[in-house]
Amino acid sequence: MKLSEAKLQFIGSWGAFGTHWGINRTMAQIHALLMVSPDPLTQDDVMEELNISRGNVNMNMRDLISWGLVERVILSGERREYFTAEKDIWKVATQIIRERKKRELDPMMKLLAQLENIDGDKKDKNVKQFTDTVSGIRKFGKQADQLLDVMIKADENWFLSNLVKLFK
Amino acid sequence: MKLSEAKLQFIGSWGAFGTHWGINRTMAQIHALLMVSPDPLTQDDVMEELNISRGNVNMNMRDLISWGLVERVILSGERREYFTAEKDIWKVATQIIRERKKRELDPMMKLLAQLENIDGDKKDKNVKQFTDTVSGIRKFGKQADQLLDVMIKADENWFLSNLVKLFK
DNA sequence: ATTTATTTTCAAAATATTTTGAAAGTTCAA
DNA sequence: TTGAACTTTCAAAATATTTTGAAAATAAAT
Repeated sequence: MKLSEAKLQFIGSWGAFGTHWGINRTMAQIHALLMVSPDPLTQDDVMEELNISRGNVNMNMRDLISWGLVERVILSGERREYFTAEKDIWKVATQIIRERKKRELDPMMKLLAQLENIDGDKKDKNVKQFTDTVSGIRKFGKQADQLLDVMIKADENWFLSNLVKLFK
Repeated sequence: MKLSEAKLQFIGSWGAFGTHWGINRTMAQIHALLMVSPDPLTQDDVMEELNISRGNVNMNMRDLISWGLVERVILSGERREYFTAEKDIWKVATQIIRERKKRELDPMMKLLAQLENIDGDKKDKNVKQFTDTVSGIRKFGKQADQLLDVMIKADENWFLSNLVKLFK
């Protein structure tokens, strides 16, 4: 397979993959393109490679930056801004975990904490099922939270070698 | 807080949460409602509680069933079908992992395997960056795959107690 | 067999999200 | 300053997704 063809396939399916993860297609495609590009790209490069408008590139690039997955780069002597993506997939993954934890898990846990104490007869099966469900999710969420914290702080080798030891 | 109010909040935020995970809002809301309902519900019950149409309930319920999160229940002597959700959150989580792995991770890994061998000079930095990125993702994906397999097969206590040992 | 209760389907309508592109904003060199 | 190069914004248009509801299908009761 030729590079150009492989690249297209990679970008396309990374984009499709992204939609399953709450990331929009274009954002994931830009990310994919930057990950396989050895050198930083300009907005115009991205526009041309992906056939999308300037505004679209600009907005999604900004999102990628806010996710900590892409950085602006100033090449000396160049007027234009360049963009580059983190290429170490472990760092990419931990960064995504970090952000999603902050944006989704933490707020959900906070809400659940409030929902655990409700008025009413603890013997009423409706009340009981509700509190059981909420506290079950909270307990699970706390464990997940801890595991994710460890992952975020760990470095890849330490983490994986420990897992292998544990699960073999 | 009253049960009815807490229930509404829970359903609402579980729905919002779902959208971040590639699940549509209504599907997540129906799931939430069934998780906090001690007894099975009919489609009409769900229509009424969530104020959504019959078709909508029917389609999303079918999706939930295909995800293995909801089951049809026949109550003896009753004509109508009832629906009930798995309430053990560990089972819910492993079931979701199982399905997402099958629907998303496995196909992605399959594609990446095909993209790893591309024609062209291995010394070309474009070629090199592409293959490095793809193989990095594959390696990471394989590890994730193994971890998820262990989780799916493990029971909660075994898994969590091992993790605690490992990370404390 | 016919009626009645219930479930399923799916085209059209409603809603939500994404994308465009041109205008406004910014930065920097001359 | 001025103006050219470049970036950002955002309302409107395009697309995609979700929801509705009534008709068709199915299943059970009479």
